[in-house]
Amino acid sequence: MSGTDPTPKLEDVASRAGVSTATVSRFINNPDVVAAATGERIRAAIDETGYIPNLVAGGLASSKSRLVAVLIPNLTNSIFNDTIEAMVEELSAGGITVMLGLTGPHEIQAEQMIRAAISRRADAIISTGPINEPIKALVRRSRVTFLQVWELPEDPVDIAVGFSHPDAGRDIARFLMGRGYQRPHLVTANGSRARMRSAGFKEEWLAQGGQAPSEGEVDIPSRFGHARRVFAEIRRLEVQPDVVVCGSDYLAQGLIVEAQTSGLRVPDDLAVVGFGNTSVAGEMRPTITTVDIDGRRIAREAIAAIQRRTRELAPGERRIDVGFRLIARESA
Amino acid sequence: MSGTDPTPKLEDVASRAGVSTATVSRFINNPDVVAAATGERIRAAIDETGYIPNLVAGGLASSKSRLVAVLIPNLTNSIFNDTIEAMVEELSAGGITVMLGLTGPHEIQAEQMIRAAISRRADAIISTGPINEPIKALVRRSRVTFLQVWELPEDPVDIAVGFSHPDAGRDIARFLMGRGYQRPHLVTANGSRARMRSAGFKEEWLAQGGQAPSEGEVDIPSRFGHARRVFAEIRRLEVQPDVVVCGSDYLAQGLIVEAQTSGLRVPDDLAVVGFGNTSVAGEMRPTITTVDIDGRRIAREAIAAIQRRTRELAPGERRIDVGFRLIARESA
DNA sequence: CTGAAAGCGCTTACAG
DNA sequence: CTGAAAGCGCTTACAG
Repeated sequence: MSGTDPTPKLEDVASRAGVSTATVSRFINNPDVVAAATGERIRAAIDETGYIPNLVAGGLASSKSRLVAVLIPNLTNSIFNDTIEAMVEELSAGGITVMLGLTGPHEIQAEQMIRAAISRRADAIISTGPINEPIKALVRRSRVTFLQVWELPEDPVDIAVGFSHPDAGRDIARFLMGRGYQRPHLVTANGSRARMRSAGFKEEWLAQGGQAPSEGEVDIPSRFGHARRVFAEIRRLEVQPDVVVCGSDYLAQGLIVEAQTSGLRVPDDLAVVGFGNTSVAGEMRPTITTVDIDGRRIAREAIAAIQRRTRELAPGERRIDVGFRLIARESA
Repeated sequence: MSGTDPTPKLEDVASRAGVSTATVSRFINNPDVVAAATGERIRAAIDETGYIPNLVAGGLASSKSRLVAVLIPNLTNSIFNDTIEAMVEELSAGGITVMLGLTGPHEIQAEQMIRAAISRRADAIISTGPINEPIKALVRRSRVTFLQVWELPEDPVDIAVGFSHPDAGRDIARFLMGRGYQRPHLVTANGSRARMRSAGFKEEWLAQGGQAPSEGEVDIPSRFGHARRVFAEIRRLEVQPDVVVCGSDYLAQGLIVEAQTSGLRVPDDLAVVGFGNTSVAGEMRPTITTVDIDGRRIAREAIAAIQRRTRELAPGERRIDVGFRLIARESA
């Protein structure tokens, strides 16, 4: 191993093992098809040369990239982080490279990121954000496997793995009504999913005979830092709410801090509901009542769907509903 | 544009524009070198065919991947998230694809991720975690540009962009002593950088005539959720500290919540210092005294260093110190 | 179970 | 400013 050796290639391994490059390639990608003794010699040659396969060349030849693009709005304060983390872990464990695209809160960079993924001939694109028409057209034209995750549109561009946001909103409404709350305040982020949840909430709340809730808006994503302004706005309301429904556990946490700082007790003076069941929800004082989304399950279903495509198996459902689960804790 | 067209190739664009593939390639990668009129025809042909370059083929031919691997321990509760977000944004803006590797808290997957990056012939690997000997050897052998970020070892594997953790610890010690605190409690995560900061803190604290601080340990990363146990341990101490020094703003935030829940006032009864100046530090009640690291600057310096390599410019420093800044807020 | 050879879709000296 | 052609490092029918 002299310091100036060029990077070893398949050919170097092959000649060292006394076989053709085809056989080495087979051994690497499909060891069973190679005779055991030959395989041993190849393994030794790989170790001796320190060979690391060139997946760029391999990808070009096989037209399989083993690359999956994951598109997320942002890394900080993101309610998807558990899902993303699970996704990246499971993909990596399967030998798949994850290409990360940050699309910005309103998906500004989404199209550029999708083009980049297509340029690299990604096996699939997993998107956590909403999709507009130009993007749909681009995706369809490229025929890339496209996963919309964390939502469940009527007619997915390709495949969707998620849950019904309106239903989640309705569940929260029923839960709060069941607990006897009467004056909810809805804090809705300016994104389509948050709006769907709020719409579901209101529909159910009114259907159950509740008074119309008061409402506030925040910029997406629903962050801890929004709490000061939101709480100040709530205090100025004519009718003080008895519970605040938030778009994330982070905002809920912030409101708890604000309420307590003002001398209010949570939940007695003001209750708070979060969303996402991020780790902080179970760790805050008081612990936060929230809606749990099984991020690992979303990750697994997404990966299974991708593999059905890659391995040309029978297609599964186009809409995979992983559901959600309301977790009652101390804050409401 | 009939629905069954195969994906257009460079050749399709070339024949449509009446030029060779070489000229189209030049136009795409280096437009200035192509005559304006020819360029116009090529642009039109690209639009008409909906051509998206195949970067896999391009990368193989040019042996430039325009791919950078970013290795981080975890996505949630990560103090690096601002740095990573900045890094991904700036790299993407420069047309570079980011490959994301999750290495786990103790860098368990780091070697596998580095192999994956080398397999894709990444132009550079940016690592936010500590590096062991096998990894050093692997990196050196592959001759990939390797950036260690958020730390500043004496002898970097290749290039380091970060700051001195011992110095940061010393600064915190001086600051707290200046404010008149007398009984600090150090909560150190079981990672090398946290230990360096704590060592720096203790050295300076003792040098300034302080009594030996009490200490606790947490699993890396320093998370919000550690606060309950840490606070309980503090309460059992013979000598109650007057300030707790944490490895992250998240843990500091958790301790504030715990202290307040126990009826202690922060900072009067117990002060708290965080680390990282994540967004929550300025938004918490009370706001958190912490150490700011300029994540964007780290990102910019890292990218500049990569480009010096890629474009074969004169090499810059091997150790780039971006410093840090203690921010005094309400919590200490 | 293995090899010879074509081909994946680009880039880039080289020549003009 | 542009083209013909070799080559990047693999994979994979095809044949044996």
